[in-house]
Amino acid sequence: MAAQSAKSVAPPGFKSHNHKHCIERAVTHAKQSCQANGLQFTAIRQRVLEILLTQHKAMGAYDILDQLKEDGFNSQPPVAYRALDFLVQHGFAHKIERLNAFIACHSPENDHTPTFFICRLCSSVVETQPELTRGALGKTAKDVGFLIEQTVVEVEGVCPNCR
Amino acid sequence: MAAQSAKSVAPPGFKSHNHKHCIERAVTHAKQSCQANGLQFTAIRQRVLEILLTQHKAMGAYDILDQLKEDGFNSQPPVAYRALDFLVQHGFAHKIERLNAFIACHSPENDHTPTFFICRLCSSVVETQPELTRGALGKTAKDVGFLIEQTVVEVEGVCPNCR
DNA sequence: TCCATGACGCTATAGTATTACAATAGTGGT
DNA sequence: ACCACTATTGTAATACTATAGCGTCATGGA
Ligand SMILES: [Zn+2]
Ligand SMILES: [Zn+2]
Ligand SMILES: [Zn+2]
Ligand SMILES: [Zn+2]
Repeated sequence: MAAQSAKSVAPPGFKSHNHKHCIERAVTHAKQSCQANGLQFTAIRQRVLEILLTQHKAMGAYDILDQLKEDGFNSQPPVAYRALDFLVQHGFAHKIERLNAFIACHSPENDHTPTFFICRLCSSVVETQPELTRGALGKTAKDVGFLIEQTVVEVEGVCPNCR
Repeated sequence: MAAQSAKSVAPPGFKSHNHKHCIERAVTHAKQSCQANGLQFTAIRQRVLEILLTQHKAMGAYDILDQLKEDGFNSQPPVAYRALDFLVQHGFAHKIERLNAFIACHSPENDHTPTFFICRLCSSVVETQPELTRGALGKTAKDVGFLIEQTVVEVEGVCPNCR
């Protein structure tokens, strides 16, 4: 049993919050966004997003696969990877390269270039949008004539809760 | 056979340069640095660094392994990974997370937090040290109380030579 | 109806990385 | 020179991450 509290899951800014809202908000947004853009928010894709949303941590594709299996879904690798590709492609999730893992986007409403803060101890991941990235890196890029298409910015360390 | 020109290999700043100097400089530095710090710059480690230095591109561990095999070295995965771990650990090389690949450090003399510019078309990789990283990210980190230990900053796009 | 597209089921395989343990080589103190 | 200690290497096995390929089905437009 062990009914799980709906509150207190740490991040957004490493602060406790009502996480149920997080989930509902993200799922609702994804649904509407897909509708508006003629994309198919299928059962598998929704379930994968929900799985990602259960925690503010990055999950490996095979963790997701395990969860899908428990939920009675098909569970060959392509199932997870295809759904993840879709979610990442359309901005509902991100890949954390450092961890070879995936995380739900924390503010999918905005077009953004995310920066991730990863806690080495509790594995929580916080997504931020410091306009620094486009600003600071943009300047360097302009100097050498580099055309930026995508950035990976991942900071590893210790979060405030673990210090 | 096939004497290869010592010049013109693109990067440092995506500019043509005498690449032979690149290699010699890096190897010499690594040797001296290890000597000074009581580290063993063994044959395998040197060879792996040299292999990485042949191009300003990131190489996969198994590419390196193939090269080692041709050179008559042992070629099981741990051979490459151990050498790479050593080189990365001591700042002679870096891992490009986005590519699951490794590249020789371009300025191992300085203590640094590198940023990589990766060209999608020619695969060349340029390492820069914009103090932006520590500056911009540092500010965000301070705001939320995050202790930065390591950063991954990788920019993907099109380099000036490919535009 | 015919066709093109996109999603999914399923199998196999490719690519990346680590564990584990034995053997060997380098280091420093006696 | 000898020993004890540590670091490095040899080797096999395995774990983890990701993609290719192809057949099926549903949808939607020509
Ligand atoms: Zn939440
Ligand atoms: Zn996001
Ligand atoms: Zn060079
Ligand atoms: Zn470097």
